Formats: sequence, C-alpha cells, structure tokens
Amino acid sequence: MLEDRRLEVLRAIVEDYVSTHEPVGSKALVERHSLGVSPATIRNDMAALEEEGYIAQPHTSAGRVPTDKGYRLFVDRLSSVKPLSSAERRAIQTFLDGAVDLDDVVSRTVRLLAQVTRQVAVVQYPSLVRSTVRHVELVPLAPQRLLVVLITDTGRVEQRSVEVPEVISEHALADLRAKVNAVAAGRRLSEVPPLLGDLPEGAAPEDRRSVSVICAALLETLAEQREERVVLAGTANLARFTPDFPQTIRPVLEALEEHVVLLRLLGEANDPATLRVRIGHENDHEGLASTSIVSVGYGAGDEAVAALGVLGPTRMDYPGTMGAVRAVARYVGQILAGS
Amino acid sequence: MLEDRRLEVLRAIVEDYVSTHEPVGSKALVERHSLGVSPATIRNDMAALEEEGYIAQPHTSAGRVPTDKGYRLFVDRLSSVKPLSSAERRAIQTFLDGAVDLDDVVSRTVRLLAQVTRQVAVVQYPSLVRSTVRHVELVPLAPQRLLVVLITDTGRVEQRSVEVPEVISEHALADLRAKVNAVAAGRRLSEVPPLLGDLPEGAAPEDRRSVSVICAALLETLAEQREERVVLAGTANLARFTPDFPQTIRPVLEALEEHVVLLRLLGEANDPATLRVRIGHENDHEGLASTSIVSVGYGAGDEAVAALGVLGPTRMDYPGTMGAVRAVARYVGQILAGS
DNA sequence: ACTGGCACTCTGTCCGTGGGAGTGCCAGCA
DNA sequence: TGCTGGCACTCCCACGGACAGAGTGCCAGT
Repeated sequence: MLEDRRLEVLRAIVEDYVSTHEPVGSKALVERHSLGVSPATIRNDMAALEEEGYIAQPHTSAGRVPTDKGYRLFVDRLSSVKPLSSAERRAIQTFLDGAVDLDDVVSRTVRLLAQVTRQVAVVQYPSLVRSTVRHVELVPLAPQRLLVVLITDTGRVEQRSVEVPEVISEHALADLRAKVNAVAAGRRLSEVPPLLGDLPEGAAPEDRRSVSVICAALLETLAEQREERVVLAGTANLARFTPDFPQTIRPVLEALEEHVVLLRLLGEANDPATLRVRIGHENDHEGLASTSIVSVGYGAGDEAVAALGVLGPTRMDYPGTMGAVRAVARYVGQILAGS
Repeated sequence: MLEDRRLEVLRAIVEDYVSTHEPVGSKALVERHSLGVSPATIRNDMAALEEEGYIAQPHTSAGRVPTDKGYRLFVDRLSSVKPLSSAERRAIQTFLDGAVDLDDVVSRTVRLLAQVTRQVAVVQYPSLVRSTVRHVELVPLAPQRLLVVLITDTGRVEQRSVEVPEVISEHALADLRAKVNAVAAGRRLSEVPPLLGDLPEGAAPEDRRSVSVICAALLETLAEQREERVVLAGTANLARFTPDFPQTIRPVLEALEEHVVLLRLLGEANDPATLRVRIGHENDHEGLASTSIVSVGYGAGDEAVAALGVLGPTRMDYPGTMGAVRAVARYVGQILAGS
C-alpha cells in the first residue's frame, strides 16, 4: 500500500519530467495526477524516494528529477512497452517495402527509426560472422588481376581486388571457382577458413602460388571486421530537445563518431525478442552519461544477425521509444527473411 | 595606395576575427598588425569598408565583423592556399595507403579530412555515371533466382537480386554473361543501356523472358541514383567552436542529413584542379547561412569522378582549409589511380 | 497515517549602475 | 590631401541588490 503509492509517485515524476523537462514539485504532482492525497504526503514519499536514490533535486528547494536508478526502476517495473498505432505500423511497412537491396533496407530503416522516435537512430549492418556464404565469385579484371567477390545469405557483398603472381588460365579459374564454392557455399563464414587450407595443393603446380594468394585474399575478406559497420540518422534531433548548452551535445556527437563504442553498446543486444535499455551511466562512457540507448537485435529468423536502436536523453519517453524500436526491428526482420 | 591599405585592413580584420572569434576594433588592429598608421586612420578605412558592405558591426560601437562579401573578397584576392607541412603530408599518405578497398578509402578519407581541418568533412562516393563497366557477373543463387553484380573501374560493386520467370540453364547463363560483358565491358555506364536492347532477341525462345528480366535488373542498377552517396565525419567539430546556442547548430545538422543538399553543394565541383568555396548565403540554403563549404573534385585522372570537401563556420581559416582539402583530394586521386 | 500550516532556502529575474571598448567627428598638422 | 590626436557619445556587459515564486522540511493536530 505504502510501497505502492511511492512507486506511483515515482512513475508520476518520471512521466511529468519527461513531458515538461522541468523538475517536478509535490504540488504540481497532485494537480496533474489523481493521487488522492495531499502535497505534504507526497513530500514525505519524495523524501523517502530521494533517500533511496531514485530521485534527486538539482538544488535545495527545487523540484525533483529522476536519477538513472529511478529511470531504471521505471523501465523495469513501472511501464510497459507502448505499441504503435496501426497507422504508424502501416507507414513503417510501406516505407520499408520499397527497399531494393540490403544497403537500401539499412538506410531506410535508420532514417525511419530516427523519424518515428525523433531521436538518433543507429543500425548495425548484418554481421558477416553469423551469416553463411551464398557464393564466391572470381572475376578476372586483367591478366594478373582479379576480383574476389563474396556474397552472403543476408545479401551482403564483399569484394577485394587481388594481384596474382602468375597468369592464370580461364579454365583453371573456373576450376578453382567450382572448388571454392563446393567447399564454402552454405557454410557459416567462421567455418570456411580451415577448409580453404588444402586448395592450393589441389591446383596445378604452375597455379599454386596464385591460388594461395587468392585464398589469402578470401580469408582476409572473411575475417575482416569491416562488417562491423553502423549507420546513423537523426543527429539533428540531439539539438531538438536540448535547450541547454552545446557543452552537452558535443561529447555525444563525439561518441557517435566512434563507431566502435556504438557497436559495443548495440552489440550485446543479440536476442530479437528482448529489448535492451541502457540508462545514463550504465553506458560506461563519459560522453553518454546523460543519454539512454534502447536497442534490440534483429534478423531474419529467431537469431539476430545485428542490432539496431536509438539514442536519446535519459529523459526520454521510454514506453514509446521501446515500442517503436521493437516494431521497426520486427519489420526489418520480415523484410530480410522475405528477400 | 589608399585602396591597397583598405584591402590590407580587410585582410587583417578577417584574420583577427578568425583567430579570436570576436569583433575586431581599430585599436587592436594597429597593435596586432604593423599597418604604420594610427587607429583613427583605420577607422576611416573601416567606415569605407562598411559602406561598401565588406564588414559590419554587430552593434553600434562594437568592433567590426566580416560579411559574406568580405570573406568572398578575402578568398578571391587577399589570400593564397596554404600548403600543408611535410609532416602533415606524410601523415595523410600513410593513413590513406592503408586502405584495402573503395569503401575503406572513402571512410578513411572522410575521417582524415575531418581530423585535419577540425571541421565537418563530406566525401561523395565515386559516381557511377562517369565510370566504366569493368565486369558484369550473373550468379545463380537458386533455380529461379540470381544475383546481378556490376563492377566498375572505380572499384565499386553494385548488386541486385532478381527472380526469373523460367529456370535458366547454367550454359545459357554463361552465354548471356559472355554476351553482356562483350557489350558492356569498358563502356561508360551511360552508354550501356541502349546496347542491351537486343540481347533478349538473341536468346533461345525459352529463355527470352528470363533474359528480359535480367536485362531490366541490370538497367535499373545502371540507372540507379544510389550512387549519389555521401559520407560524413567530424560533426562533433560543429560544437567545438560554437560557444553559442544549439539554435545555430541544429539547422546545420539538419542540412547535413539531407544528403541531396550536400550533393548539390558538392556536385558542382567537377574539376580536380579547382577549389570551390561557397560562403554563407551563397549556399542558397537557410540552415547553412552562416557556414562555408570548401570543396574540390577528385578522381584518378584529370576528370573528377566525385567531390569532397569540408563544411564549417564562415569564420573559418580559409587558406588552411583550402590547402588541406586540396591535398587530401590529390592523395585520394593517387590512391584511386593506383589500385 | 495523513494533513494543514509555517518558516526557510534557493533560484531566476529584473533593474540600475559603472566600467570599458569602440566609434564618429573635428580641428590641427605635414 | 591625407593622416593624427583628442574628445564626446553610444552601447554592451558584468556586477550586485532586491524581490517574487516555487518548493521543501518539519511539526503539531486529527
């Protein structure tokens, strides 16, 4: 009973603060929410909440503001994900349906997410690690130069140009292509490298060195961490609800440029069914101490191939943002499965 | 003589304002520059410069600030491009030399440019329009599904998955691949579409419909304007020297997200030898009224395949920025030519 | 356990003042 | 004619005091 009301007060504080962006006081609280008690009572509850670290006051005798811990409790126990309206769902679907290839899917997704949430959207490219090889193509460009093209089942194409030490015949190349594909096609990228080891020995003596070089290039392509790419949109939204200083926006912009950081923050969201919320200091990054990240894995099936999410001030509308992120991830998964 | 000194005063004002970010007064001018005359004389010159619209004062009895027109004159007649130090050149070269493919070149370039100029860097992907077809590859993925891959001489790879109405034999596919390449290889992308028209008729009757579909996909890929892609870096630098409001940073961030706008601004810089400077209102974009853009074309040879540049406050160090932009463009050109 | 009342604290704002920087103008000088 | 020193004027901005308002904590009463 008592506990219940305190939680109710915390919920009210979070909601009010999110919508007004101003510290909320006891009087305003009872006016805007029908709590059925007087401001004085609320004050006692607030004192207790502050004691426990869920809220804080910026200055003595100003209203209260939720702390990271307060938001955490709010997200975990006091709110539920808010589903999108059917109009929003339809808009998302039609927008994503127009995509023509993987790049387009990703680029549309990130812009969409930024627009829907009015925050900064981050989308990770489908990871190569968990995907499988669909096809390897060897394309001669010049007598001693060829292009190694790797196509994955997620629609991703990686290529690398390679110079071979000896001229290699069309026939030998076709042979090699067939062998490589026999070995690699359908397998996960991580499984392929050990299987490539024997190929040079199976080749004619005069081609052996070239085949080694080609295999090396393919290995490199497989191993390359460039797959770990992220795309951003909506950075202008940072300035949207930031009435304050550029002092606060700059570290965030800097963090956004460090894609490694973003990948770390997104990377742990591997389950397409579970939304992940990181609040303020939970991000373990100085510049992001007052921003929160809502992320979720996405993928064609049950397993996530990558993650996406949004980043905004800790004082964000968590239920709405979570709903949007989840919905977009689902639709992207459907699109990927369908193509 | 008189004219000369006035120009000298303008140059001094621009230089001082760029380094201090504060309106500059007559007294400070004579102290920092050896102009050989008294403040009173400078005041007369300043009054004349203001009359002609080269400088302005934010408030009565504050110092003077250059106008867009003033910067324009400064760039056109009062300054020369400042070459980079040899250390900087070496750093650029080694950094760019490490790139493994086109994506990597572009991504390194944009980060490098942002770091060197400490401003926002923009790099346009090498345009498909002006490049030539190196190879077209048709890769079967499933009985009735294949991937059309287009490889250009700039190293770019475009792909598109296509569903064909009839099963197409391996042999027929090889035949088609050979024909397509015979027709397209080595030609500019814009020249290819008319040449593809006859291909379906040359195919066996049972394959005709499929071939049409494949050609259509290829045409789409050729025509696609997705080539018009830009990459950004250094947005955090916007907040660097902006002691003022987010009010001023937000429209810029918004403009940066509209890649179409950026392309228009970059797009006219087609000559790799000519630096282009757009100052303030010359950008014809409300949000960029107080930012300048320094851009230049880059490419493997004499002809530019794309453009790159930086964007910063009108009060930027033009000589230094222009030097950095030109140097980076040259090195990128060399890299592209060499690979 | 809740409430009303009360004194206290702190912020943000308004206003008036003064210092400082910079200007424009003018008379004098080479 | 062009430059200079001097001077009065304007305007910004930083400082400081006063004040209203909001919010709190505490306490006594129900």
